[in-house]
Amino acid sequence: MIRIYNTMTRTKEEFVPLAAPHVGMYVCGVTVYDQSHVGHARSAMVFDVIRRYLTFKGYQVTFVKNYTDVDDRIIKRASQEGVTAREFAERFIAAERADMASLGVLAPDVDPKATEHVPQMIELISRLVASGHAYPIDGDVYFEIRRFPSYGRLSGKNLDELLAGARVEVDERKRDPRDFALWKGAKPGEPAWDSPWGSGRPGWHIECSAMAMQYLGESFDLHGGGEDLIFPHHECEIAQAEACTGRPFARYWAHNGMVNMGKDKMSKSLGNTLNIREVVKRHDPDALRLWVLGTHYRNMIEWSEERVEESARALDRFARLRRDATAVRGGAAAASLPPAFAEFRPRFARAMDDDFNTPQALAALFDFVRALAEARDRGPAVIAPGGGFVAGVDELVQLARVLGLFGRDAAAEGPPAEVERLVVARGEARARRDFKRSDELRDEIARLGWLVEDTSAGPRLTPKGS
RNA sequence: GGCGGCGUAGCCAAGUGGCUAAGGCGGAGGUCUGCAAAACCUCUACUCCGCGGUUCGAAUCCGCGCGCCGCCUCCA
Repeated sequence: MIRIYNTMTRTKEEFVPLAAPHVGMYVCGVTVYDQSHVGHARSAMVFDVIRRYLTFKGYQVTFVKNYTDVDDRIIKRASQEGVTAREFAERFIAAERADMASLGVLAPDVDPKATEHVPQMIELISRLVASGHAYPIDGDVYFEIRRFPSYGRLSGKNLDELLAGARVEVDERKRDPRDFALWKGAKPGEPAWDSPWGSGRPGWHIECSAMAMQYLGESFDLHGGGEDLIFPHHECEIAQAEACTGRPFARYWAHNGMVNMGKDKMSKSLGNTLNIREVVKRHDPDALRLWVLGTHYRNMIEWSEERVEESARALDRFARLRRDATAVRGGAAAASLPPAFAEFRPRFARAMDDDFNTPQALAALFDFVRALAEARDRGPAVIAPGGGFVAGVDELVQLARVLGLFGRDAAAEGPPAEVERLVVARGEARARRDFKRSDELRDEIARLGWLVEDTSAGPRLTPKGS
């Protein structure tokens, strides 16, 4: 049984899908007007892991993550560059896809764009106007929050306090300052679509209600996003959708914590972002992922180059095991998992079942690593092809993959012939105890990117940086 | 001002009423090695921001205080 912390109720609840084994999952993607940063990376990895774990548990997950590709900033920046909003947005959609792939984040089943769902949004808005939840003024359409009594429930806000929030510019035409735009009348030169209220474009929140319902139905299981989206974005999504259908929208709401730069949240508006593209140049994506998963997804995490490097070191212990397993794998039929290694899968699952407690799941994996290394050092019987060691490593890797680790196949390609030649030469030097020559050769091999280590079974070659 | 969250070893971070307070990184010692590297073994919080309280029993619940963060505006 999986328990998920539901932002709506502020408690951990048993996860019961509407129509098991199917699970409909929607996560708010990015507004594509800039490069994706580490904060986006965290959110993406967190929900990637949730999706993978649900799949691991046997659910058939339909995972939808949108692109919001029409928005004030997109329009503004596109016009500054003299390109169309569409061209501008497409560029960053492509960049985002590349970033996600580089992080080992699985592609969504559907990744709809707002601009391709305007008719659905217009349909929604029309129904809201018809039912009296929304009202048009001068080509704009606003949602009237007083007509939706539970507005504020998700974010725990009460409407009176919201009114005091004078940081919002008051638009005199609105019936209530807290009402939000569903549709914005077109200004000259802006992308626009025809609608019953004249030419215009959708407001910020409506696209997610429309696309979620389009692909997952009026009610679906899990809705995710960064905790900074709880208000107003998700609050508004709920209002629009539920006012329209009269049915509950998402059943569970999951929100990831922010990434901070020093004490401040990393955000585009503060200008303290670190782009994924930059980070991936310096760090192994798996190290980044291990760093992210080392903290529970709902807690804040502070960016730290050093901590990512630490994660990379921890990863070496997995990598060594995998290479050792590859080395002894042989053609023998895989042995079944020895009882000594059987405890880790249940431990892993127990941790993940409890609101996706990845730090605890990782602790189980590291204990597994220790148990495997110990067995390996204990002797040939375990390591022999068909012995339990290989089966254990396979099990470990399987579990790690549920966290999205080791997605790339690291079945190391052999070293180049030149390196092989040097290793042989070094072995000869060592045999005649010419250690000076031997060390020179090791340095030479290192310059070619390989690490030689002497073991009882002979020299072991490892590509550097893997 | 309102709402929400956090404060656990040198650093990071689980645990949220009761066996010896996970795990990672770092550090110390040991085994192995020509030297290394890697790996393995042992050790590294009598204590969980402070002060009160509830309880047979609290890091875990309650109150107050201190420090920090997020949301209330675009934001993952």
